[in-house]
Amino acid sequence: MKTTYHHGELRQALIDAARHLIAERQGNDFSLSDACRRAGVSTAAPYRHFPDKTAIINEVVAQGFTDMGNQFRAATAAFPAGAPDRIVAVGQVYLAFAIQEPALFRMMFSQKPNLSEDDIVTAQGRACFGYVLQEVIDYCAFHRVAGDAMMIAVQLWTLVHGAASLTIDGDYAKVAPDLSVSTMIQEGAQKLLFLLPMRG
Amino acid sequence: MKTTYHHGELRQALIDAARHLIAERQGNDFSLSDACRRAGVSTAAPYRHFPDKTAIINEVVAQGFTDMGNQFRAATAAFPAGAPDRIVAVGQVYLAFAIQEPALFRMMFSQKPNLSEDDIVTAQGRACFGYVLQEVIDYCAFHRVAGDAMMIAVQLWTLVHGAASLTIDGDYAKVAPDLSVSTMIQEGAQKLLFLLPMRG
DNA sequence: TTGCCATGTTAGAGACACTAACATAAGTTA
DNA sequence: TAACTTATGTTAGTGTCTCTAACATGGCAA
Repeated sequence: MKTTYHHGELRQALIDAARHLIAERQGNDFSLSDACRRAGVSTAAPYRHFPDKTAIINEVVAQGFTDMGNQFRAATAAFPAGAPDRIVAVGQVYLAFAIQEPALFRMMFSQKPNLSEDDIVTAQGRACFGYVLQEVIDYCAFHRVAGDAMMIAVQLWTLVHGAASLTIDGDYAKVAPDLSVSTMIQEGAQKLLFLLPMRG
Repeated sequence: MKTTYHHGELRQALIDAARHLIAERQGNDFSLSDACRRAGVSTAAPYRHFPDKTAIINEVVAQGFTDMGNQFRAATAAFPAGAPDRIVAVGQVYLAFAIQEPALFRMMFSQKPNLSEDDIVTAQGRACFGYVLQEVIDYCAFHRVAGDAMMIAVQLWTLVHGAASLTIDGDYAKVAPDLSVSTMIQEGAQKLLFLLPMRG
């Protein structure tokens, strides 16, 4: 129904187009004009719905965090509270998300200064980490693991985030092309969770 | 000597200006026009020395890897081969480098597709990781640590890289503002190196 | 029906990367 | 020294981008 003067769903259409273009153009910044072409409107139309391009990116990023959180929930649902499989599942989702939508993943974390001021984005990001933290707290409680759960959660997040970044940016490929990233994470996480004894 | 028609040192002057602007403008892409203004030449002048803007970025990134490698060497020089302090020092340099020049750090690892095809950049990056790997190999040999040195090296790199990224992008600040990043890394690295016994 | 206002449009400003054509300076050779 | 060549600068201009201003359209309410 493009015959009408008014689009009707332009706001969401632009967000969708932006997300599509972000995925398509990888790291290279997408162009708002392209999104307009995709949505079939003029390049001035977005400014009736968003103050500027950054606001659209914020929407896409916030939606990304929502999706990631939902995937966390879906992936952990099968396991009982406190099970180590839940933590593994969260890590796998994190990595898979980065691989599937690398450019979006980068935008979600590698924020420009202006982006970080968006309250919704911040809240969504916090919620995601809160989910990880709760899993680790549960795990530590059930298994009487020594150490600060918060500290362990941050370490796991850091390891998985580093792995996701280095994977999608092709840095492992340059330096250790035969590396199995998921094995590396798995083994590293076990050590961070005190699951491997000191063997040295 | 700006009175002459020919600049004389324009190539290096542009690289320096680019590095300065990358640092100044943080994540936001710097403008080649700005670099020209800084160097006191017209916007067409760079194209006598570089095919395009990406080529200048490549030079800056390669120089960044060289600097990082030199800092590795300087920071480890005080400790004997195989000492754990050497590994700690490398990690500290990595993190400090990211904090000091966050935008450059991002460009060094978070490469655009075209960037990764530059042979010099790839070689410099490989050399940097090679340095880390050698330290871990030495350490494992001296301390008879169980496990694949390559795997441990990758895990340490991943942890420190994740910490550097999450620090400079302000993600820790949003979620765990009181976190001491260096303590977190230190403790995590000990676990990855089998230096902490299983306590659970 | 009439008027309002949300949401489109076209036209254009100002910035950017990059190109084409021209200008100058600095060697190089006769 | 004079003339030719080449390296390295210039100005002018193209096409693209974000965003703004002024105008157009059409749905909705009084």
